[in-house]
Amino acid sequence: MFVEDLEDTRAIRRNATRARILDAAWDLARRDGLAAITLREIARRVGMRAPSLYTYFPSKNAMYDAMYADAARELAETLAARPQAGDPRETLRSRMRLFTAFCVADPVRYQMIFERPVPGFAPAPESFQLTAAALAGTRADMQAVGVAGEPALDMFRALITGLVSLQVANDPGGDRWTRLQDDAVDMFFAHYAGGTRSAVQPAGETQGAAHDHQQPPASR
Amino acid sequence: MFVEDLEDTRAIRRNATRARILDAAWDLARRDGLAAITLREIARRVGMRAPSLYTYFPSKNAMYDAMYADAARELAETLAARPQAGDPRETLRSRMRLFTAFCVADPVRYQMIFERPVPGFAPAPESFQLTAAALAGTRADMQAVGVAGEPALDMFRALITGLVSLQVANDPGGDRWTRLQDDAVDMFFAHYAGGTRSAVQPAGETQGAAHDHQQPPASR
DNA sequence: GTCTATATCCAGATAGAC
DNA sequence: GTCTATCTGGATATAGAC
Repeated sequence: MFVEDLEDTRAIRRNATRARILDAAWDLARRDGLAAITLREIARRVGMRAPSLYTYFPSKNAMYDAMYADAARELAETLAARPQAGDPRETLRSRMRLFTAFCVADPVRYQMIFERPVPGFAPAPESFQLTAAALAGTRADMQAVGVAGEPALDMFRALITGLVSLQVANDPGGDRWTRLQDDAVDMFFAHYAGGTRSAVQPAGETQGAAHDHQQPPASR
Repeated sequence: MFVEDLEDTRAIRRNATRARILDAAWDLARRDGLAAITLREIARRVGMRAPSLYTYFPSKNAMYDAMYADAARELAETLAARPQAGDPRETLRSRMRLFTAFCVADPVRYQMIFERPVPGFAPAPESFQLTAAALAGTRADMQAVGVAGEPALDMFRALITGLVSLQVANDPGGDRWTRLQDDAVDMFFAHYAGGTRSAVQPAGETQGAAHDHQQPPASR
């Protein structure tokens, strides 16, 4: 028992230190970009020397993996908090708002999940699963609204991606694009759900996930 | 006269070598990513040693600048070739098709113009002007269609950006998103031009370029 | 667990011979 | 203009003392 307690304590301390290291890495990444962080600077910020980091992470890529997992977990938690509105359309809207807010709140975190900001680094498949789950949620919301078909989902993703992407790139900290999101959904509904709240088949294609060949790295 | 001829010849040869170096740099960037190219490898590909490159470019960043100028010039030329269709809507459509085709044809070139793929590098303002001109063309087309207001233009940009961005990231070489572009324009017109071809004021805002604070680096 | 010292490697850039 | 040789600095990672 005592031995186990000691081991638990040790594990807790160890995880706390890991978290401190990751926090420092995120800070540095927000300042210099994800690809530019160095072990020396991270170590300096937590009061260590670079080699000591290898006690907590076997490699720099392992640290990137942990950062990716951080980001993916936060995304999943954010979208899980979505309020289940009575109206399916409002549910979809609230999911979208949570998503855009999540993205613009931390552009570097956004890059980590949806771009490939570190040459030579690709997230582990396990971490990647978390991100795919978010897309599944959107698909479910979409079906609840009565919009079916992969093309419609792809179009919706493109709309949101474009808004976020331009927002982050051209007006960081502002809302020039994010404030268009409600209008974007109206536009989308008008085209893909016939404007009313009835369930209407979309323009182009059959239902179901025909060929969602989303790529493990760099997807959205 | 003879002296001038000699100088011309020399300048021509020099520019030809510069072009060879840039070609090698692009090839390498397409293989390894823009941030990962090295002077040594570029030199090797043109049959030189790394220091010799400094005869043609004063620094690595100067080479990136030349690459950016390449890409921006190609974009400008591509959009200049736009056929002036009789119908303004078709004109806008053809501009959009040229643009998306340009982007997916060379994702690395696309990154160079619209993202910030090299930490610490920002294009010179002169080169950046070329890119801004493309946006001005879209704005003109849009007014010709009868859609006014910056929000409408921002929405249109978001649509195109999203389609291209997802296409490049998730289905490179395919057309899963680019094939949605005509449908995207239909959806856009229906919402912002009243569905008909009449000139209608948009939903949100007043006309004119109120605050197009596009940032020199990393804009679209 | 953390340190110093170091191995190994590679980068961009410069000096100066030819 | 091109080369060799080198400078300067940075990186990730390992060995071994404490």
